[in-house]
Amino acid sequence: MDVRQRLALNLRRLRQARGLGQEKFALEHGFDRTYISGIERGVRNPTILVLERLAIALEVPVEELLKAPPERA
Amino acid sequence: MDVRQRLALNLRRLRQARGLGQEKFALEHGFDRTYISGIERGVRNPTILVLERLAIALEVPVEELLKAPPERA
DNA sequence: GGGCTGTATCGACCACGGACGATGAGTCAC
DNA sequence: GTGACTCATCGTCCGTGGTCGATACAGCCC
Repeated sequence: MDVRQRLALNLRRLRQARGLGQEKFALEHGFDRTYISGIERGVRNPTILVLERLAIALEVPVEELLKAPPERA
Repeated sequence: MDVRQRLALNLRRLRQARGLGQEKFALEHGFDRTYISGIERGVRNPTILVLERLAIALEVPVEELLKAPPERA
């Protein structure tokens, strides 16, 4: 599984765990909704500065976003 | 310290630990020498796919590149 | 039915990521 | 001195990252 897939799953999991939809999450943290959608589909290739902004938004360390996500079907 | 600085220090440390110069490292792993130089100076903002390629080149997990580097003066 | 929320997906735009060449400075050994 | 090696830095170029608007399609509730 490549980095984008891991980021996709982690972002979706952590965002949903905070009870936020893509649009609300994007709006609150200064991203574009279509961009968040693209990341969660694994089709986007964000830079590490975006990665850091995501980590701050989710209040997790940056590494957390890149780890192999917990086994979930 | 922002992500780029942490990446810069980790890349330089790990690359040197492998006894490689910037140019040799770049050449062997399909990067441009000036690009590696830019990353190690913290002025570049690579994408996560590049991050993954760097991790593979250095044979470390991706998270390793983003961690706060060991205290070194 | 019509309204909402959440997501996916498209086209277009501009700024920047990433590759390349050339130059220069520093340290070595000769 | 000249050479070899390592690194920093510049300018240029193309592709894509990142933003925006619009559309579409579910599910749910009125």
